[in-house]
Amino acid sequence: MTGFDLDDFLPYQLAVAAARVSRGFADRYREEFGITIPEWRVLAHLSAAGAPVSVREIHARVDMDKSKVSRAAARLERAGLVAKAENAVDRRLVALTLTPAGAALVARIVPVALDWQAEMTARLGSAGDVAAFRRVLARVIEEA
Amino acid sequence: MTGFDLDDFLPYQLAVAAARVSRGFADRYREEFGITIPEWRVLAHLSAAGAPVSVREIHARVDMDKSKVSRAAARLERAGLVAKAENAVDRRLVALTLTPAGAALVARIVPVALDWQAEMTARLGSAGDVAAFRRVLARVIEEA
DNA sequence: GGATTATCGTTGCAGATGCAACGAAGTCAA
DNA sequence: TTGACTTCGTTGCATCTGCAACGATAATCC
Repeated sequence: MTGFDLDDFLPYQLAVAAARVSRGFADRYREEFGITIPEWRVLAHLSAAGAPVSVREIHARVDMDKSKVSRAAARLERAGLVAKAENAVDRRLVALTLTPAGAALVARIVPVALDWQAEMTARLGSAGDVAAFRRVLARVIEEA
Repeated sequence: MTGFDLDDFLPYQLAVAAARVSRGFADRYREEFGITIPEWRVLAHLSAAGAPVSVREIHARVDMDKSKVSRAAARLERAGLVAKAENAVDRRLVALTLTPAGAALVARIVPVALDWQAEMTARLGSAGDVAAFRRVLARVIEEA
């Protein structure tokens, strides 16, 4: 009637695609590793940083509200995967690090995540299309 | 350290991109038209259908939980944008239709949405890349 | 026809989320 | 040093969300 089809509308497509993928991932992370996606983001960033990291830094780096980071970190600490210390130089800051258990968990998750990604991209189309997809996706993140 | 970078991880990229785009859209819809994204989805589908539609159908067609559809429809009815009637054949079903005010609102929103989409895709890369992007995105939605 | 089973839309509830406000700590200027 | 201002992380609060349960209606089977 109006000539408008939600299925061809980019924000809708993006939201649906992200929701489906996130759901699949969240289910797997929960069943297999007992963590949520926000927790996974914190773990991943802690692992990549390799050094103590503040809540603020994760918040800025990983697209999560600082309260979300704070709560995820609290859960991870309770689970013994992350250690919270005080930054000696600036006592407002928290110094988050992976515990050995946390590092071990990340080591278990990473290959699973990479496999999942590889298998997924293989199903999505030609290598060229997937490369273009990722280029544009990165652009969306920059520009939006 | 682990060689794992969240920024290159597809589910993360998708989630971030969708969140940013949705946020921008939600702000604009709220300020300019006074509706939320779930409400917009219901309106758009009602407009495309052109005939009375059940909650069940929107739920199946538009990737929303049926409770979400139900609540969005209730708000839209309160706002006078949607009419709820009983399906005469199957009295379990609700028959949702746009009121004239609802149709008028959709007519105002659609050009804005299409403009937004056009402007956005123009900024995202070459026409070829964008086409590939949308191909792959559609594939993600099918497969995931 | 009557009983069982399935489907529809709504609602209660528990959990997650974003925002704002707060106390604690730091910075800076006079 | 003191006082105003900023930044950090946590928490209270209102809202949104998904799931399960429910009453109402319909379909199916005997």
